[in-house]
Amino acid sequence: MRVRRANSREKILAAAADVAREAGPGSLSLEAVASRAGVSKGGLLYNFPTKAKLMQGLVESYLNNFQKALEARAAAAGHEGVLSAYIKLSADDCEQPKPSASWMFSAIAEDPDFLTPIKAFKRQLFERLKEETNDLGSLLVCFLAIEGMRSMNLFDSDVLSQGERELLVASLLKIAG
Amino acid sequence: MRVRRANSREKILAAAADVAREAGPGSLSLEAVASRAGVSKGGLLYNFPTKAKLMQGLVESYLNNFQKALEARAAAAGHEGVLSAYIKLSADDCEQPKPSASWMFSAIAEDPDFLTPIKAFKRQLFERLKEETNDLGSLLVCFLAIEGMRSMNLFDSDVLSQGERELLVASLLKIAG
DNA sequence: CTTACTGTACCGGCTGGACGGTCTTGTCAA
DNA sequence: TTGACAAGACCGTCCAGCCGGTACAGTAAG
Repeated sequence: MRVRRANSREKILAAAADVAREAGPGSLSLEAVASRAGVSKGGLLYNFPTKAKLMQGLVESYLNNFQKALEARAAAAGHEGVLSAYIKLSADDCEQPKPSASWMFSAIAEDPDFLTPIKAFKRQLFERLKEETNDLGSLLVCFLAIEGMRSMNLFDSDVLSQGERELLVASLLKIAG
Repeated sequence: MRVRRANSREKILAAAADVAREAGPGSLSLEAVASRAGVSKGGLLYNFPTKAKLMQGLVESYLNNFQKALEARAAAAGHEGVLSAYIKLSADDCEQPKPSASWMFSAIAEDPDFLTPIKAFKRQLFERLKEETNDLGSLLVCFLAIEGMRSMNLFDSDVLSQGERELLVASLLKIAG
């Protein structure tokens, strides 16, 4: 699959995420994305023949980035375990006040099934973490607390202060051992 | 605010929640809700002059129910503290495989600001819990883990098994003291 | 070199359908 | 009779997807 001229795919995916984040998930129209990406509607539909394909692309790209980031962290401090890497990665991800994944809401509105790969990924991650630990209770608490942190960030819910978030991460790392 | 004939408001709100849950958050149109509620579009728009008002009604009703349920639980076993009540209530809420609050995604798509009252409510609840406890770290872990559980339920993510959920709740109750 | 042809990448006007909201016309209790 | 309330046809808008173009790179025959 050679690429002759420019490839707008990445540009379009980034633009879609930007539009959803800045204009709200309800404003994620093809025209808005195309305009943001500096591409015409026709060009957009050339790269993603359907809106569903665009959503799918967003999910895949999100999952790839996450996987890569997690692997990098786990490799960097390998002896500490994947759970710690996951905690730290999530903590960093949640530093941004505006969630980078608002497009998820658009995807759900379009069709809840778009999130299936994400669910599968999470299940897989959870299984991997289960193999690593011997205290299932602690793992559950940590895993769900991270989930809660990510969810709050996604919903742009600033219930926790900076200090509280740091304390939370510290507590989780302690529980994780 | 007297009601002369039938009270369609409750019926409409329930219908809206049903439609969002069963047909997906993207299918929450006025026509669908009206038809589901056994009411005409005119009747629907008489009760909720605008779609925004309908969303607002959904949020308010959700918050009212939650508040009442929490108060009831807290009163029933008063000495155990509000946090335990919150944990148990959330655990029960998350028993249903299909989330009862899928309409939230529609609300976000419509306008993210619709969730403002929910955020305020959560902040308020968190403050209340802070006053009750002396170990902020444990509270944070519990609070976020519940948030994670609720989020997973909302996204219809069945990562945890029944047994794991029970173990999680037990662990949280232990942490809560 | 030139001409003719092919496939890739992109453009933007158009349309058909869905949806929110309005308006007119009932209907029934008081 | 009146007025709270319901019905559903109708209108304007928005948007996904379609389609007929344009531009350009490569190729290959003459």
